[in-house]
Amino acid sequence: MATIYDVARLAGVSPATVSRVFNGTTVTPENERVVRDAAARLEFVPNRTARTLRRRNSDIIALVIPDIENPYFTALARGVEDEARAAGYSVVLCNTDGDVTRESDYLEVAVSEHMAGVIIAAASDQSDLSPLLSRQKAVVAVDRVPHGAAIDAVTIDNAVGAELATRLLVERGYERIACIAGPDDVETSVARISGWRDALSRAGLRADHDLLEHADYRVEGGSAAMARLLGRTDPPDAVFVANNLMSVGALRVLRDAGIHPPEIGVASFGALPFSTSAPTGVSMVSLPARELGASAARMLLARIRGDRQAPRTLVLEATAID
Amino acid sequence: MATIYDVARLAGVSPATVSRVFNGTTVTPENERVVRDAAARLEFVPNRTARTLRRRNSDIIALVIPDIENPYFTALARGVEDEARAAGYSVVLCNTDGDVTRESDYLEVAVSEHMAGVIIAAASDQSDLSPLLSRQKAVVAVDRVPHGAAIDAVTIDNAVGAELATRLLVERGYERIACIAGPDDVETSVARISGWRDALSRAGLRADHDLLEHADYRVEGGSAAMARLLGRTDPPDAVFVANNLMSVGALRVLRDAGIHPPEIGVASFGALPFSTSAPTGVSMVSLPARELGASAARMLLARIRGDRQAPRTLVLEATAID
DNA sequence: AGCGTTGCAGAAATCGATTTCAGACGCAAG
DNA sequence: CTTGCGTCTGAAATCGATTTCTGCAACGCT
Repeated sequence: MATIYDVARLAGVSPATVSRVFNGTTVTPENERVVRDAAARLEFVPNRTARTLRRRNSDIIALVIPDIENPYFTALARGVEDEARAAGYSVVLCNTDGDVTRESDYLEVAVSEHMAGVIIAAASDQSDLSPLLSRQKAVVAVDRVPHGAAIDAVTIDNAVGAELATRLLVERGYERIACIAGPDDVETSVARISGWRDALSRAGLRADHDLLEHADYRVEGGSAAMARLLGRTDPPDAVFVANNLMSVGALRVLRDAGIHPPEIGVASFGALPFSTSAPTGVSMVSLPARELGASAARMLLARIRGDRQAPRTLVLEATAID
Repeated sequence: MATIYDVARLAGVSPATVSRVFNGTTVTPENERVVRDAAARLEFVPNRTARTLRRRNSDIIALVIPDIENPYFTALARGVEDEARAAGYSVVLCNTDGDVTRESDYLEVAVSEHMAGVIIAAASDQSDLSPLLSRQKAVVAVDRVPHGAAIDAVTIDNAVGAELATRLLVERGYERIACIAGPDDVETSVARISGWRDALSRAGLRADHDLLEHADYRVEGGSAAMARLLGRTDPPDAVFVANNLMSVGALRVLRDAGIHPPEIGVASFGALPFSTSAPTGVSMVSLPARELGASAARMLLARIRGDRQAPRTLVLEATAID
């Protein structure tokens, strides 16, 4: 692999001049030509490792997400990518699988590779961002903000969205509306539960203790929770499911049990991914995943460019799909 | 950020000794203790950039895929991750969006960051892997092999899988079986078309010219192609759709047209993602995406460890789902 | 006692770029 | 003709780790 020294020798100039050519500093047109010719002839590609070591920062942004198989996060990733690439940064995705250990491994990589910044959808409330913060790395939390972290964030109004979804069920006349929620150590899950509670109490309905099921934001978790609800002596007549994948699981269980949607009410927080058959009777609130990613990327880029404002939080709204 | 020199000074040893402690070379127990104490007190994290520069390789593997929103690729990514992480490597995902320019940007990053290796599902047949090959970087192609590349590969037997899927339709008695294929500059697409042709000719059926539609392996492409087929004066009575996302699109168009599956035969190459309602009459062949990724990772790891065999290709089979 | 191992530690070179600093040169003004 | 300023260049220091090479000390063996 050709280095800047090889190019310099072939071009008959010093390595400094070669560096300057590739960094836009002033160089004689003649020298510029000679250097570019030499570089082309040697198929020279600058060594980013050396550059990063010297400059103490790279032009790579890490996007850390908890579940790469969730279309919500992949849509979010597209949003991040579009903005970041337009600004000349490369984005690499790191999948933590909801595991705090994996997550901190990736954060350490981001720090020790001197990446330009990190956008993170935290694995849990307990996620520890201190390795980033103590080194003043640019960070933006997206979708979820770890407990007590004073950083830029872009989130969804979970309580309002959940209330909206639940209200859709109320309006259709359902009265015993259950909730399949996420893990209880995840901030978003707590907010969605309270949205569900609010909708019920405003409608004068009871949020019975046994109407709440916790699961893991995954398909299988949704299935299991739905099965438990159906197994109750007094099953619900409708269910608010707090994320898209669990809705898929719940609907599968209902299908297998021969119960089809208008018969039981189903509302999903987040649109069903890749749905092909009209899920009649399934209400949905749709989340601006891509916009979430794009906004986060814009905030991060501002920080990278030196923005020193106090941390801001941007809250986007979920919207009902009819 | 503390460096090895800071640690050395605090511990009263030379930087070389500190380095040795973190690299398992022999050091006095006493020195080891002193160094670890100092490192802990300073929250020392080794600078990977410097290490990579010196060692000329890192322990990061790049996985380059064309469409992060396709569940097939995300499942594949999980397979790669599981194997790679077990071997102590970190995996970063790069999404090319099927764009050869983006792809080569990412390949250049992989090279100039001295990553340990690259697993790539090429954006097209024309993808140029020479930046990797000319620098002897470990590479494994997965799902698709760019034209003429003599490298390790893990693929699916596309022709056999397509034939299998089409045969499922033949067995159900359909006779005018159309094909919604992928882009014609993608190797996998060509093979799937020929599988479709084979199945038809073995069944004594005609593969009429106007039964073949090309699309882009995306949901919208599938919709458009299905719409075109329905618009024909002599529409097909069944359709073989050459990838999962296009199947979703095709099924949506059918649903909107009020035509439900057993009425028209539908076979999908690749299981429908997140399907919730029994797609009655939809035949599917399922692809071992995760296994594909895992195998690719194993081959790559072998190369990274110095395996010098001639390039091998591993072909996995698609299986019918009933 | 003398000699060859062996084990460990430190000095210094190295990886490949960027950047500071100082010098060379050209040109205009005095 | 000299001074002064601005532009461009190259030498050398630098980023932070790894690794080679050398030296020293301890130990075993004949």
